[in-house]
Amino acid sequence: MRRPKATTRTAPMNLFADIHSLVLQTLEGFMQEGVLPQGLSLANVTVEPPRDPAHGDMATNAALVLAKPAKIKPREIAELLGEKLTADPRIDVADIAGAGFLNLRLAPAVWTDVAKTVIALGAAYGRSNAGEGRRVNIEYVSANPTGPLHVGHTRGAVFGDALASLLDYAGFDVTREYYINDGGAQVDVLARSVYLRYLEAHGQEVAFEDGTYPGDYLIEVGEALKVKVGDAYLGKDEDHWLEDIRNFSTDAMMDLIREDLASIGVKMDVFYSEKSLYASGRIEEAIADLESRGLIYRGTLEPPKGKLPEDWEPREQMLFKSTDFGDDVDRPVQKSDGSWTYFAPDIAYHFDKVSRGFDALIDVFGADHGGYVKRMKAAVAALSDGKTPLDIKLTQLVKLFKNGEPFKMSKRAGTFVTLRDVVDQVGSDATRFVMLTRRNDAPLDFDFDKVLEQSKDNPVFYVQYASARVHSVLRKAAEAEIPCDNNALAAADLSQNTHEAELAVAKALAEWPRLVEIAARTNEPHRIAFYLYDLAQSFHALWNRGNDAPEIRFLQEGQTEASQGKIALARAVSVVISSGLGILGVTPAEEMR
RNA sequence: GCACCUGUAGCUCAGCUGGAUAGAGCGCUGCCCUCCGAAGGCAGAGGCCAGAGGUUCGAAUCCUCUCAGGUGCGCCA
Repeated sequence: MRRPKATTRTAPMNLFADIHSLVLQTLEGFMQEGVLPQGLSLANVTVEPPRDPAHGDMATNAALVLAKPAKIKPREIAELLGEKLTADPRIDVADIAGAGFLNLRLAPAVWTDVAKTVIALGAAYGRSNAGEGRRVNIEYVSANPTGPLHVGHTRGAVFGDALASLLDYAGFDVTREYYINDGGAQVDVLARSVYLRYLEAHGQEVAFEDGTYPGDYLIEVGEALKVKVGDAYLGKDEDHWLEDIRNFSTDAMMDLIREDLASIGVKMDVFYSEKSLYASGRIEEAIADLESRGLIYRGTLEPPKGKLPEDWEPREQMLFKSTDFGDDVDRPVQKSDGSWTYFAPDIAYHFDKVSRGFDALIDVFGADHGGYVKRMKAAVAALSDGKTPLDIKLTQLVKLFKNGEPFKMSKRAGTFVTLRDVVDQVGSDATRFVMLTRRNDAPLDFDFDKVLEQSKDNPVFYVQYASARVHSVLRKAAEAEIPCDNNALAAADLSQNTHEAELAVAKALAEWPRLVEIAARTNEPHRIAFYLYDLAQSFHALWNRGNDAPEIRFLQEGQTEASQGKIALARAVSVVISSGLGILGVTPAEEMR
């Protein structure tokens, strides 16, 4: 993804981008004036919050980056730059530190005005056009249509959905897509399992052998089938019913899955059927495309080293030359009997996505599919001439706990924990938030009890509580007849919000647009969750300080205007929390119960 | 055997296209609150960023190797 062009910004929205832009303009001016040599690359010049707030509000590495190519001592550049920058009304002080860092201290009004901007822009504050309307397809969940979604799918669903919202917020045109694996042997197994349930519905005794799905969720499907076809399939062999029952049960499973997804607030734009690829000739088309590029050949693969499967024997297959694109070995697209491998429809599906004109593709897989990353990237690189980037995000395992004890589930007994189990117990909001408080590629501990705990230990509660506190202030302000609509607050005088704790909140608010861009650039929605926790922390700290320092309380008794200035800051916090939670798919709380 | 992911405080984890003295929560220690805007607050201790080399003004971050854990490795999807 390209970096947003800070210089094209007009509204005073992303403070860091604004100052970054100011620094770049100043440096370009130096180049024109001959103070610096022409043609220096400014690409690595950054403006960031320093790790230690004592160093100032923002720091730029410009002098360090440019010293070598310009052949000028870093401190010399820093001095010139600092001098020029302090001429800007927004910048109070520029200090040179260390080897040549330039620490900037901004005028207090710049900070206190942030809340004003937030309120004026409302939900638009932090929205970015970094994506420039580029079309991104994000495929996630894509669970086999053979049963309800389980916890692992839940993480993928929540992650993919939040990522989609994040990219939308960052100015991409996002399509949310689910790939239905309805073309393979597993849906035949499903059909046979449903047939058994159908026999059961007719009062027959049946045995679920290995290789069938014994889950109870198929009972009603069998009964529904009985209602639909009566006794038409009784005593008939597979040829008579397999296709019909396969379609019937896949539809039933997809209905189930859609309901599961809805229960956690996930709504797909497109459900794409694997089976349709077979019917439409899309597979042949995709393979022919690769063939025309000289990437398909017949050959025999070496056996995997180290661990030789017992029944290994060399076989000639149709192979895709994925090693040309960084894969470890070439991959078979046809089995030795000439039928397609699972990889072939996958290629065709991605071929289809590329030909639908997306500018970028994202796949969200479970970590157990990590082995397919290289071949999928190879296929997309080949099919798109390297023009369509494919990012594959893997979501790691979810480990369940109850009261701090591992919550065991037995796959053998068929009692896996479903998405519904989780949502019924803790609700959609808590599930989503907790699952997003970890990087996607790190394993996640999910404790049913801690998720619902009402304390500071629980980030869900902590963020929601901040939001609730703001609304509590607004309710009390209404009782005191202080005008608190957005117009009144945006017009309020915020210049008195200069207490350390107030400035800390304002600075946290100022970071929001920058954080959105970083999160979108890296495809990492968890950054939003961590940010919201930090923002809530600064807000709670301010609230707590109000205990000892009545002058920074949000409601100043008998002083309407002073109160409005304080309330504006609080209101801005809730605006950003709402935006952030909106990306995560969590409803902000107006009160705690 | 090979590939991918992970390794940061006692525990669970953040850490920005490489930036300054590496952060948070829990736990621990001490103080405060128990009339209040307190389903608590403030402060403190705690680190060889798995290890070893390299790149550079500068590395938890990039490269190479080693170690440990996880995942996967043709005729399953």
